[in-house]
Amino acid sequence: MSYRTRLAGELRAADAGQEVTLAGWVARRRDHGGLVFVDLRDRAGIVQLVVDPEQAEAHAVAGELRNEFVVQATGRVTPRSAETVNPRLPTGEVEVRVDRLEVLSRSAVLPFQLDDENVDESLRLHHRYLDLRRDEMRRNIHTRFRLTQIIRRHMEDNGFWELETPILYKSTPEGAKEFLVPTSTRPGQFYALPQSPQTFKQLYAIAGYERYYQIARCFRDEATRADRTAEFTQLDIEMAFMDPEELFGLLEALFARLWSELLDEQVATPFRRMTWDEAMLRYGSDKPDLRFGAEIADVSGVLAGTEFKAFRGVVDGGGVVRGFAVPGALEFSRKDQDELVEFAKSWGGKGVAWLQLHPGGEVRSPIAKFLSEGEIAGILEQTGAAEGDTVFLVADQEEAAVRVLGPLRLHLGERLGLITEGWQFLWVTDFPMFEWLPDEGRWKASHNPFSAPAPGSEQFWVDPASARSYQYDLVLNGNEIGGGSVRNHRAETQSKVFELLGISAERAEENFSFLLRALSMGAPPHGGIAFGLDRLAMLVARADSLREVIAFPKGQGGVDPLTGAPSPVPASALTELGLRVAGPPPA
RNA sequence: GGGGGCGUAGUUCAGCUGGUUAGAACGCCGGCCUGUCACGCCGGAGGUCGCGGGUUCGAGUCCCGUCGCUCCCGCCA
Repeated sequence: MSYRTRLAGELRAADAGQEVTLAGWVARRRDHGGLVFVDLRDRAGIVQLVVDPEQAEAHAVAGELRNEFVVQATGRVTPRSAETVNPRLPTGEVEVRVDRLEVLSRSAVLPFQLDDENVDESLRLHHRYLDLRRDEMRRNIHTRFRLTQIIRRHMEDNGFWELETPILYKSTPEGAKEFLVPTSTRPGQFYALPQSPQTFKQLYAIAGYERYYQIARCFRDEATRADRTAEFTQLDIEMAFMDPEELFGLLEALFARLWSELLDEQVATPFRRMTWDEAMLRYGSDKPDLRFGAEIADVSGVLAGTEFKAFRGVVDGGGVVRGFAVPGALEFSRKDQDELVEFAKSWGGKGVAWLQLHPGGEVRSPIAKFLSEGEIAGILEQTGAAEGDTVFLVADQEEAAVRVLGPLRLHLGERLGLITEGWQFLWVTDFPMFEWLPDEGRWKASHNPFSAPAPGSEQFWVDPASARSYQYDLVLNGNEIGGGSVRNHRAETQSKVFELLGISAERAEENFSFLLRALSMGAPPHGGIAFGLDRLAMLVARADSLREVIAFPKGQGGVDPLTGAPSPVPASALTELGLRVAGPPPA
């Protein structure tokens, strides 16, 4: 005998007259002494139950009901009279006249009200089973389901197989901190949880599983952020005989499909593309937000011979003067300007200069008196400033200038309301292959050590600083939502990368011998990409935190607010693993 | 590892320059109510002001420390 014959939230005018049995939660009870109204909620929505005193037994039960009791009700679907129709409910044209009512489960008084939009997040997470009953969360989690469902269809439509990779991984002390997993089978030895299925997906490609994808759980033992969490999910893709153009096309079609089906919005394809160099020069970021202009221009040339010592000194010292124009900001107070200088300093800059272009062509600026008319005209021209704009300038060594200009551009974009609605997708390509770590005196792979050199950088070891990798990121509205690369498919190339990174032959052998061996036995050209699925879900659900689209998220410090994990374990468990806790126990 | 914000009833918050018995709304409990849908009306209970210390005649309020949550920087091959 099933608990229900219909879903409460599905009932419509056409169902009038039907005898139904419903089961769900009491969303609200309105007791009029005589009539009792109960809003019954199930996964489809809410319908109003009406319990008449003439149904004495049911009426007695109705009087006992409290919020979130689980009940079963039998009755007749009845059209509401014109005055009592509730246009705010999809079921509002009908109600169910109850003649049998049973409590299946009672509920304690709730720690927070489900219709309260503003409850402290840690309390919500502590009682996530309640929080998830809220419409907003149910919508978010359902959106996430639909997202993965569409992804799976699209990937399958394009000949990809959904394949699994191990969760107990080999520890490779590169990159982000890993979660370590001890094992009683081999005390003193450790697995790691995967930061990404990277090596195994390459092995699939090498094995001839030419089109792999996975909705893969990944782990990083790093601090939590609003858009970052210790345990996350990625859409992981790898292809043998991959042509990046084909991959781009496949993904652009996927995003067009997702946006059309989930948001009913059309996305223009193909997406824009930009090299990393251009992104850094024009937007001060490797993930430019293209929802507004304010492109950065280099005005060093204009100022090469300037009398203004602050700029001249920087340019003569090999630095740059760069800036951008934004509409408005003419009315910025002294305090506003000081705040911008502080903002720049917080990003390691020395300061910010500005020129306001007032109506009528008058230029107001604290530095105008140090600049020639020609220099000012040059700055306005290079930054494309128009009447009513303010130009912001930063003078510094190139790297430092970029580090300030990117955040400053975003800050002003938000502050001045320049950011437009819409979805700006962008492929960023040709990343630097290596990055010099001056403190450690070594090269670091700027993306991952498996990325192949870009065409033209095959001899990457000759000048590692200018070598470009065959890497691409997908950026959406200033968020990096995915990244990937063409991989090294020749063992010699891969070995040379390890060598340059200072990964000795022994360590490469120790950590990556399986990959190098695989590459030596008939590895096809291959490559792939991975997308942060949580972040995508967050964007599509228009949520402002990853935790709003993860059913059971971790909090700060990787703590599970619901179960309390991580937690100490009995000494006997440690002994079995050959472990001893040296530091003070975590609580 | 570093910096910022928050912590007062079950919840969300107010609480001024330190000054009687720490308030409101919602929730909860009791009563009344046959057309409500954020039902309404009447009554009631509910507080270690995160915790510890200090200053003061007097601390929710000021100071120091600490814990918890959160945001950001570092970090995120």
